[in-house]
Amino acid sequence: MRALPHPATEDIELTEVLRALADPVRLAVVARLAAEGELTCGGLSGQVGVHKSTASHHLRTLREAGVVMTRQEGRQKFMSLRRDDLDARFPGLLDSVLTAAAVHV
Amino acid sequence: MRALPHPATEDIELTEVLRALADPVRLAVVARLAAEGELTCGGLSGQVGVHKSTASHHLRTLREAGVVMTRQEGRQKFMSLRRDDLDARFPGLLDSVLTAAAVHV
DNA sequence: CCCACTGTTTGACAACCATCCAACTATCCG
DNA sequence: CGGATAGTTGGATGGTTGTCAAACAGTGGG
Repeated sequence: MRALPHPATEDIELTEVLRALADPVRLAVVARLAAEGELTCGGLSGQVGVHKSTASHHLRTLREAGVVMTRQEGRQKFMSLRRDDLDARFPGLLDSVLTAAAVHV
Repeated sequence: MRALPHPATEDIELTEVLRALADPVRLAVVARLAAEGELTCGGLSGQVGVHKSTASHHLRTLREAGVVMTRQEGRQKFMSLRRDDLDARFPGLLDSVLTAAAVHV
């Protein structure tokens, strides 16, 4: 397996993060990750109701923006939020988005 | 003059706000509004360095997302942030974005 | 009333994006 | 090895977006 590219913490761009979060599907993904810790691509595809390739595309967007990280285990890839990295770089941002998403979705 | 459409506070959508902020030009506009209080369309066009019609388009996007409000005075239109409305609906969101934008731009 | 000024609207254009399907890669299990 | 499972990639498509330029519309001053 080749390593998937994750941006370093100091390379996470604010506009990229905002753009990654500014999509209903991806916002739902992030909210679910915040609630459940880790999820696989296939799990998301089923829960969110999109084709698996679409789910893969969204996860790629989130990963390249620095919002999630990927851990491979066998043939599954577990996604999780980069909470500490995001908090370190943009304090309070993820929390306020998650709070807003929890209330208003 | 006809009134420009502003969404009610309770109609402001999270994804719309995030999408409005997920553009470098609009993020710069919001940061400048936070620093200077009020600005006109023409003022922004000059400061941000885009055509006036482009500035008008971005301000429209921000207005329709509920991020800014417009006050007409003579032939000028003064834009300002809807801080209270945004804080009421999405607590902490605007502040964290502004802090992040101030540090990382 | 005409002109200068401030924004908006429209058209055009290139770039991007979300989505699906199909084919492919990679991994695990008999 | 062969079959099943998990994701990725490429193509196709329809829709959205950011930008400029040019034309339009509303407002105030002489």
